[in-house]
Amino acid sequence: MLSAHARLVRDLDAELQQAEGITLSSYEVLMLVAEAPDGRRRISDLSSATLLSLSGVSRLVDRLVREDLLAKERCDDDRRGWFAQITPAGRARLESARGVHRAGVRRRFLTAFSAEELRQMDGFWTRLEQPTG
Amino acid sequence: MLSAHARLVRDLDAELQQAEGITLSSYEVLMLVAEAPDGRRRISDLSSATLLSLSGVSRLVDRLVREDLLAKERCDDDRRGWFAQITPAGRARLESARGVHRAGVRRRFLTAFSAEELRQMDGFWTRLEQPTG
DNA sequence: GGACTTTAGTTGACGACGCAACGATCATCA
DNA sequence: TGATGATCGTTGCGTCGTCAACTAAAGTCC
Repeated sequence: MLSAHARLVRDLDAELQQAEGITLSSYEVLMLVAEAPDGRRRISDLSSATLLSLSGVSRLVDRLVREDLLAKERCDDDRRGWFAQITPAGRARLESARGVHRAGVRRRFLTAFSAEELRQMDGFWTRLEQPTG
Repeated sequence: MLSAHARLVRDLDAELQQAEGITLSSYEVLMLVAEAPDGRRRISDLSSATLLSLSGVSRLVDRLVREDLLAKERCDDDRRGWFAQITPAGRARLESARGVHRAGVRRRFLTAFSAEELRQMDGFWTRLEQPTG
């Protein structure tokens, strides 16, 4: 039951890791940054947009900076803050990772389920997200 | 989409951790051991029954032994092997953890979805489990 | 302006896990 | 029987993540 999803996530992650050398977390952060205006986003903002803690994002961004996929820029109007800024290398990596990821998702879902079923699953997931106290 | 499940697992895990001091992995292993004949199961067997590597299970079992929830027994007919054996304390902990876990699952699923929807979800999960190459 | 609280991000200590290498045991087969 | 190869479990090392403690910078209220 729950393990199906654990397996799914693990497999998608392994696939990305193998093909592109980045984890699902890295992929998610890169995507969030790339999609943001000016291709940059605050660290704390990334933390609330993901399931990672602030310190987790901090370290993850540092790793991505070390790989030259992101850069850090001081925030002008809030000198405590930092932007994570996508680099050209980051965009390139994201682009090819996106291909791998989408192929994986497509293979697992689009070929196995009908459009109607996918709509249903999506609805279930959305309802699951509502907190229940 | 995927994050709904990540959040779900994380929350269930946190709930168990908070209430019973054991993780979802520990819970799963305790359950597998408790359900097995004679309340014991081989380490490698646990590894194939879960998503954990053999080394992961080895360490996890060691932790549970340290907490007196499991015991290790040499295997008679295969002297490389070990059984993880559930202890009375292990059964007790499992019993109360089961309550917490089931309440969590019930709250998130049974109250939010109809029986028919639960049947559908179960079908989706089962189909997701089929490897797709 | 100055005290107090809140927020952003970093860092140290730690836990959980995987991989690779290892010793020990078992299985196979000449 | 003895060599060869697979399997069981452990362990060293690296990675990724959390929590708690910390610094620096805002924000708030007198």
